[in-house]
Amino acid sequence: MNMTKKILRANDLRPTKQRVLIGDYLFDGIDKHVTAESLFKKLLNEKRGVSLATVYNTLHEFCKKELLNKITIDTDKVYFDTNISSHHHFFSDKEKLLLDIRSQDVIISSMPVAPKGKKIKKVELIIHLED
Amino acid sequence: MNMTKKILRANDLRPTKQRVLIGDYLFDGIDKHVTAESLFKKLLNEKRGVSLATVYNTLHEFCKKELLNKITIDTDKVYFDTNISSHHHFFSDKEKLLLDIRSQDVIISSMPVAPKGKKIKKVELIIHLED
DNA sequence: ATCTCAGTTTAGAATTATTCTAAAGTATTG
DNA sequence: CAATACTTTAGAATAATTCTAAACTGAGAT
Ligand SMILES: [Mn+2]
Ligand SMILES: [Mn+2]
Ligand SMILES: [Zn+2]
Ligand SMILES: [Zn+2]
Repeated sequence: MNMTKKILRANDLRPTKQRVLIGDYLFDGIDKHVTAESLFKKLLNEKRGVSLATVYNTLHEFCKKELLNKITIDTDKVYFDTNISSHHHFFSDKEKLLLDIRSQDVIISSMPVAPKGKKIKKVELIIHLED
Repeated sequence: MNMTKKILRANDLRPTKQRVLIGDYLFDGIDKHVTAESLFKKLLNEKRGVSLATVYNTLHEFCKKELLNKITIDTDKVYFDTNISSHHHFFSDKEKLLLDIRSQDVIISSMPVAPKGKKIKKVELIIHLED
């Protein structure tokens, strides 16, 4: 059976045509950073179209199931990362380009304790680049 | 002379009523994280109003002059930080609350080199919180 | 003080990523 | 197949921000 279908079933998501198409692209083993818009455009080329609403729905569902990581780095576009292992990013504000930093290249040797009543959910290091 | 006026003149910004009003609030020595909307509402209480467009204009000008730091942490609101010394943040996604981390509480002991042709402009560490 | 003009403010329109709505379509189960 | 819960979708709505262009104002020159 198609790998994407297995992933979907394992996560209680019905393997619809649209989800399989999106999953086949996102879970092909190649790390990607996509936006709703970039993914939507990519899928327009495919035989079967997927509506923009479905692209948004699916990205959010995949995030909820932790099949993707959401990266909020830019105020007017959300990025979704297919690399769900812990790693950090370079971001070029001018080109709006997001690049992975290999996890061994960053060492955070001291971390603050969370404020009372809160837990640390995620640590996001963003290195903003310029020319 | 009013302190804000001095700051404005030193940065080639005409000390207009609106800028002085905004500056008096932002540069009173108390560290603040504001959004355009929160600042706009705060100023409505004052004797003299400032338009929302001017709030945006002024925040951006102050950023350009490095009197403020822009923090892009949430996709639907930009935060401006009056604490322009190097420091990091906690962010509670649920309450959209931004908290300073004392700079001595984070030690980044290893940093990657910037991609060819790029320089590091800013290092932003965001610790996302949950309950 | 008045003049002049570049710099500034402003209301309202435009933009744009995202979310919402509700109607039509589909996968799954019995 | 039939029933139903889940899913997709077009298009409308939302909301932060930016843009436009007209009115206003601060500051230097006269
Ligand atoms: Mn926007
Ligand atoms: Mn938005
Ligand atoms: Zn990544
Ligand atoms: Zn701060």
